[in-house]
Amino acid sequence: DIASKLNVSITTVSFVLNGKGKEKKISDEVIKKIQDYTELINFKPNLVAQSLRTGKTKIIVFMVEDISNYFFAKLARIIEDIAYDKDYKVLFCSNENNDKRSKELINLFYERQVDGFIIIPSTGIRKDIEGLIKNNVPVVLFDRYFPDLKTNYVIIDNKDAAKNATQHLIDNHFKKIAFITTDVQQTQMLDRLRGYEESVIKAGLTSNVLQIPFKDVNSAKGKGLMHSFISDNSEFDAVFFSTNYLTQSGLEVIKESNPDLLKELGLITFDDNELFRIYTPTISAVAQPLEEIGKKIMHIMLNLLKGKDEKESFQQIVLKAKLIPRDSSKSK
Amino acid sequence: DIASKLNVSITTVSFVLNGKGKEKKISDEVIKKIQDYTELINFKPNLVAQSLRTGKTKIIVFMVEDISNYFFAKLARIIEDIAYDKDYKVLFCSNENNDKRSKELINLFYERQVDGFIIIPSTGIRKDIEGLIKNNVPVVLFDRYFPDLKTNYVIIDNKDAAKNATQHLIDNHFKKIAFITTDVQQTQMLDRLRGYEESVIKAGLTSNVLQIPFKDVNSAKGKGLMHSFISDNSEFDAVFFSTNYLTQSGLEVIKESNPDLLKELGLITFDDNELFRIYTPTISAVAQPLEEIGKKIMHIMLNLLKGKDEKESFQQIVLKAKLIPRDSSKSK
DNA sequence: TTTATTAACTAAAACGATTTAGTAGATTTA
DNA sequence: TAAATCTACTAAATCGTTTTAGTTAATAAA
Repeated sequence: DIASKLNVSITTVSFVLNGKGKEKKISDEVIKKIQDYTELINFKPNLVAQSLRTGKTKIIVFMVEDISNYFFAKLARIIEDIAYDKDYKVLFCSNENNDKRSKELINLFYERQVDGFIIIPSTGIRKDIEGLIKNNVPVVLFDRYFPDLKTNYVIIDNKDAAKNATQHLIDNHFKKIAFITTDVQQTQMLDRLRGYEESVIKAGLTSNVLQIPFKDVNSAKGKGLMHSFISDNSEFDAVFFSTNYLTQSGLEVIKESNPDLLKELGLITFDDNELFRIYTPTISAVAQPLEEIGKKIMHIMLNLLKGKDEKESFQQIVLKAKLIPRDSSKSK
Repeated sequence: DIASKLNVSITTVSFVLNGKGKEKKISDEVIKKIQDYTELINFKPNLVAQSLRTGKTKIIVFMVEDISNYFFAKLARIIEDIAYDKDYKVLFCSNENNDKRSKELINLFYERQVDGFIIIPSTGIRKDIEGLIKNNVPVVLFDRYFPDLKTNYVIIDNKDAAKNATQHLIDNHFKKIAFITTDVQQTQMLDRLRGYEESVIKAGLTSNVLQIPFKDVNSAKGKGLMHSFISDNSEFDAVFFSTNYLTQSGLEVIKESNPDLLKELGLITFDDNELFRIYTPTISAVAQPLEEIGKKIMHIMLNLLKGKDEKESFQQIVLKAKLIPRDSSKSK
């Protein structure tokens, strides 16, 4: 527009700026003139207008339960770096594992024409995910999925991971192992539970499970439940937490009620945290392969964005988690 | 557009959908007709087009050093919640405290017409911030600022906080207190250093400072520096870490080289972490008032967005941090 | 009865790009 | 020498909204 003050048409300027000068047989002098001038005035195209015309925003949404959770934040960072490298920006948002909020967010970003969605789905948004896919919007789920929905997803083998972790405790001669989890009926949690149970039953031990209602997880009520569970069953010699925020409150509860227990108790948690390495005792954890997860997700996403539309074939990646044994799960 | 298939003009539809029906004297039946139809076909306006026309995107950028850092992630979450409440979305990004990346990000989002910027500035982007302000883009800095630049910012009184924390160690009879920090020449770090020094000198103690080059902070090199600093000066009876990622590696170093030291050493860190509460020993921390910071930032930002343009008056908020004394800083 | 006023709309410009379909003149081919 | 092809451009449509400046018909005022 302003650039057409050098007596060329808007069209010509657009061609040159999009590097189509040669292709469209614009003369070298005109190309040079335009390039020099736009550089001179430090011309920045209006990306909103560009998006309107092209339908592309170069934005990917990354929706998780809570962006301030260590696991999600780390992953966000990995995704962000890969995306920026490919000239995509990432919009992070937290859905609180809440259907209403998830739906709102999806709608909102859909209207805003974002190019793709990376989502940890809450239980009730199957329809919405389906809707996106039907509308040809690239979607990659992770951490959990809908077993009966054809989508791309990246998850870890939760059952296997939980099985191994439990087995590890058993190998270290723990006999009464508790499993503390939430009541959410999602694949990742159910699989972890199943893994624990399989190992425990195989070893001829009893299964001891506490399911904390999701809404109470971070409240006093949740801690209370844990407290009574642990003290009512003081014969436990090991605890396996199914997710990082439970570990958080679990450690707190133990610390408050019986600090010495920490030294004796066998302890493993799902999801690693840098601080576990330097905790006393150092805490054993099932570490999800964050880098790998991030890379896989973005690999799929970038392919979808390129429009390699073999729509029939959805990618469903299952990665292995890695048990990191530290002091907390050693035989005492 | 499609909605004009009910024999009304685009204009009319637009008016109705923007709630200006009454104002523009559109008859009730037409209003009803349009509303019913748009609801029926579940019409979603194209927000990109809307943005193009109005120049507003309803997006705020939140740029920090590293979104996966506990402090930033928590704050991000607070900001996100407030923003969504006011119908703004938040774009998070990490600048790695790197000028080049910061500039790229600012440019990119500026072109994308975001409505406002919340920024932790790296040292060399004074000009860019100034540019934004000149162009009437709402900007709020936080955590640090440029002393000679007229901007809105929200920071904490770092000097005061460091002074109190150091004093707290002194009150607990620690005599040789080390201060471990980075070499970045930014207000927040310099102020913390000054606070430490003031307290130490006032008490007639010596100042012992280790400045780790920013680029080595998370590498083996940084840990090596810390290791030699601590073991070469094994007479230290307390350490004050100037920021959370230093604490991270610092604890690791101590744990690796001399685990028993943890019990004897006085220890305070800048920036709290939920896990410190359940660490052994529980770690004393200078906690920044996250909620308050987030609220202040958004208060300023939302006012700027409303266009209450008293351009002359920049808001410069200094909040107090709170020392949370735990076991690690008790007299031994 | 003519002129203002108002109610109930609408045409068309604008936002800032991309892209299709030309066009005018120069060069090549038949 | 006329027709075909190519070079170097450009006009105008388009994306989906918002908004200004009308228009027409009905009602009120003179």
